[in-house]
Amino acid sequence: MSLLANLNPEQLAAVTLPNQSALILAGAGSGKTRVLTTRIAWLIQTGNVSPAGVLAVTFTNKAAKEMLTRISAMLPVSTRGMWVGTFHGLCNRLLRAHYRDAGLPQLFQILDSADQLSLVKRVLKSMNVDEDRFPPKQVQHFINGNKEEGRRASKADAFDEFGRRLCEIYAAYDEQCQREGVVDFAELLLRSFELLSKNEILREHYQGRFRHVLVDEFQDTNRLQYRWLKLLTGPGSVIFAVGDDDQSIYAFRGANVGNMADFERDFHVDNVIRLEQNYRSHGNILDAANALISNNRKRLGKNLWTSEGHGEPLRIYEAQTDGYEAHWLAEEVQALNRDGLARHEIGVLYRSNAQSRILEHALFSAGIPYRVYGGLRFFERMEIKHALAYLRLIASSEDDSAFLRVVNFPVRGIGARSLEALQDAARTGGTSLFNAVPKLAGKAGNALGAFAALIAALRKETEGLALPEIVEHMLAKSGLLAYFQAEKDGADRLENLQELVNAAATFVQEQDDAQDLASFLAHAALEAGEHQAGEGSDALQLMTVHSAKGLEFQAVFVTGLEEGLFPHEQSRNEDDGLEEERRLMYVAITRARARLYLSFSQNRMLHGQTRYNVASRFLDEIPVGLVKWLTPRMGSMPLPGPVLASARDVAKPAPRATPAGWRIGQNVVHAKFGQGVIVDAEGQGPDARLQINFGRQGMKWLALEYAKLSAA
DNA sequence: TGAGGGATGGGACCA
DNA sequence: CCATCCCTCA
Repeated sequence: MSLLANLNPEQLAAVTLPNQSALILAGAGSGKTRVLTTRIAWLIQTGNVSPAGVLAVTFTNKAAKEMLTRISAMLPVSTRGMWVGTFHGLCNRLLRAHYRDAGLPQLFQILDSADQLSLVKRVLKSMNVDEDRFPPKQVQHFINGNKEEGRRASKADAFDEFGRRLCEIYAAYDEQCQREGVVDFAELLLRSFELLSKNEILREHYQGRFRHVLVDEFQDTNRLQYRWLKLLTGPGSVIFAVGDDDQSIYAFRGANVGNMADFERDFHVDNVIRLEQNYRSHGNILDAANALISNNRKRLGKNLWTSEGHGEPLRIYEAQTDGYEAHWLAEEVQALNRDGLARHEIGVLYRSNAQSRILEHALFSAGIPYRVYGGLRFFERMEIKHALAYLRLIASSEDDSAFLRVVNFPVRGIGARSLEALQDAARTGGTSLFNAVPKLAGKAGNALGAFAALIAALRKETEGLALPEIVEHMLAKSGLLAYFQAEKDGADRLENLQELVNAAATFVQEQDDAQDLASFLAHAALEAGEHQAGEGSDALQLMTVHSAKGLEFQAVFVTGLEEGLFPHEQSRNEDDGLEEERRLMYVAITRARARLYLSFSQNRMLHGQTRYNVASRFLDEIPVGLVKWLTPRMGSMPLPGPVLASARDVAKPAPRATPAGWRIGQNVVHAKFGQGVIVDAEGQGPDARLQINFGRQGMKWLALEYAKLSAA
């Protein structure tokens, strides 16, 4: 059968597994997506299951889309009826179909995290809560954290006064959501979980329907998602979970690797299949990754290998400053280009977004086109958010969030006082802001009345229009277009608004069922769109290690490999923080096909001051036989020659008085703490003390008189 | 209401 | 250093 051609024995075993729940430990580059999609195609082709009996769930829209594309390429039958999507997308589908049973209005709106935060702020204000004691971000985190553990406000932990207050806020927030008919991301999950657990008929219906549940990136699931999956899987159904515990890098957002072990137990998985043959990277790169990750204690265990050759050694570069590092990188990229490697085949990775600035500076100076991942996505842009708010108001009068966003944008002379009066009226009347407008009289009432009339007119005028026309009409009548036309730098925003009309047109074309406004709004919330246009151009790819997960490049630069940066400073205080950082490094290394550069810098400008760092421990964890130093090994750099143009690089950190024989930035060795860098100094003579960054041992103040220090 | 000053804080991500 | 927020003042 052609479907199974060219699968290796483990892949074949996974794809053709008999009807039983299974855990597939799929290493980086081991053909995970291929196994997942071929499994589905095989099940259908062999008559094991009909398309309607398949539920496949991923975390990102990109992954879901890719799965669908691959499946349809393999199968002649239509993929309609198959449920393939993200957790949130599928929950949305479930809740739209059973909105009444779920206790939601038919046209419920979805809040993204920015919407959610502003709703939290509004609730805090209405409860007269001190925002210094209860920072909105923290409250939001509390609410989401509890929802992801399946806990409602009445069940959330409240050990003290503070916790009880948080629970009250949580409860008030949920009430307000219910009043407005809005649902946040965590709520999508929790609400559909509750729907299925309370409603036996529905549960049994879906359990009977989905015979095969397949999960991608299983190591990233949180507790609630795991329980959701269990709930959907009936006695006659099985779960095919694919994941890699070594690539679990999202504990900070609630991912629970422990789900893999729980899954083995709960579903009586007796044969874990390991996909360890790697089709991406050269041997040296895999050996480095294997050696690094073997330093983690909590692992299910796995070793990547390739049938291809060792390839080149990994290249390590030590720079004096972040500026030199960036400059070296730019030159190296140009050299690779000259050797025929396209820019989009090169990935530049860093631990935190702040690092991109200096890299961009150097690339810009060198005239190298680049593309930075991350940042604002299409549906998150201010002008788009405003446009969507108008659409939301057209769809629903209950949506206070949308109301507040645009009631005075473009400005209509509706200030804080009028809104306060309106909010009072709404509260006493138990209605939404929009519906409270008629209760207000006087000057404020007039301005607000005009706004309400505008919305009412928009509703009437757009009735029966096609989606793109609704959007177009709203843009013109709301005053948004005029506003940005008058704006000096409004050209980009106007372009985006036009793009919104196109997005609506595309949406209508792609959907074969729901084409109404509500489903378009749900689409906008669930799929925020691309970060940046310019897909086609040949540009260097800059991104954080996190966003590089799942991607691969011919050549990869991992930059800023310094203690305190990667591994990150904060990871020391976290449970298992260091192991997660190491997995992150593992992800970074395994992105490279042929060439891998690892670079670090002795000095780095961070938060406005120069920091002196030692090389990341992760460099030590890579066997020396696999690497080649492009600079003299560790710390013995000659003083900088005439190198770089950037003013920031030329400016040396302010010299500080140091005890004779020592200087800031000097590498030293201590008998107990090992290698370190002098960061600061105080006192002279017998009182002299030095502050030294010993990397993994931490930052220490040592009295020169007692400490046994020697120059490195 | 919006421009501009001053304080503040700063990890990573997707839906 | 730089972005963001909040507050003040014209």
